Amino acid sequence: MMLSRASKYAILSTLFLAENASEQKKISVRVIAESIEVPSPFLAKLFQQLVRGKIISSTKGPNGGFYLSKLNSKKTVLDIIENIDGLSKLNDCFLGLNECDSKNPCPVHFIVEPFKNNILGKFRDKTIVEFSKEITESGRVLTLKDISPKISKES
Amino acid sequence: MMLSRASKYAILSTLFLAENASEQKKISVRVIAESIEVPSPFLAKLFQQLVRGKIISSTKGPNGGFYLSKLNSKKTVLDIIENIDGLSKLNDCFLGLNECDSKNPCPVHFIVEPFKNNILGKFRDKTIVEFSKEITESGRVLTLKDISPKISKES
DNA sequence: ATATTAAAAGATATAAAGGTCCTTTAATAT
DNA sequence: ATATTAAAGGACCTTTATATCTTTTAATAT
Repeated sequence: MMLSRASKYAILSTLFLAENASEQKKISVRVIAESIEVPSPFLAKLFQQLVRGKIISSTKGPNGGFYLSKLNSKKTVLDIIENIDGLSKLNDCFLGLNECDSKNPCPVHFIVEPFKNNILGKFRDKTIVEFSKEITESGRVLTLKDISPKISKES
Repeated sequence: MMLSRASKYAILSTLFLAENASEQKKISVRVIAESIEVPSPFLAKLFQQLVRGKIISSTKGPNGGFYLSKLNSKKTVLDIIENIDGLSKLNDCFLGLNECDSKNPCPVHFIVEPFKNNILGKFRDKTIVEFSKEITESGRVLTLKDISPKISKES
């Protein structure tokens, strides 16, 4: 019931592509990595895998880089997660029980289940482009950068 | 927004204590580890830490073992999580953004937030013993054992 | 053709989580 | 008192996730 850092990077970076790149204006890993503040060789690996999974597209050489083809832009966030993490992580019981369903629920099953369906629905039904449009319209900038410096917690 | 395996083990084991142990009938790591199928030296470490955190109690020697004192049984699941993982994990943005709140929400903020409050509420407001009672009454057995053999998925 | 650019590929490094083992300490039953 | 039992403590090992580095391949601009 949780995404790896790799998946999170992949999602944010792909949404960034949707917003900022096109077949005419491909974007390099370096630029993306700097924009959303993600380690660039790591992102390169992730993008490699997303290309193999046909979630995003790339060309090499001068003016090369990554972008979304028309086909790519129909893909969903769930496709990204599936490609990077696989789906099992999302479906595992919140408390780690092997057997956990409505017949045999863990103590928080009926809290977790509706949420899971809700968020999976969103990840499955909205295309990357739709998702991205929503974000642009809200004026939100997606980045892992600290915008306002944060007080660190934790002992 | 997700528990470590360590926390899950700790929660299940503590609930097991609540159900099965008492000051008169302490239970050893070995027995618990076998009952809920958790690696026993690992569990020993976790219990050590929970004792230091005053979430559970222990005595050494013959007939020694772990149990919940009257004070312990007032603790909550959230206390366990806090003791093992710290609280930050629970509060982090689902997509990993540093800045994510109702003023500046990530794309899934308004799905995640109510869920988070809901489950945190449950973890914070119910004592371990209340939690455990609920489970006993439902007839549920908490274990990580495979009850019915499962078909494994994933590529 | 050639130089240049940027991704692909693969090998390697680092850190964190998960897990084990061995020795010491403290109870208690005898 | 002593032997025995079970936790405490600390060192260590393994695996997985995260991250980096280097070399190769494929575009394209000149």
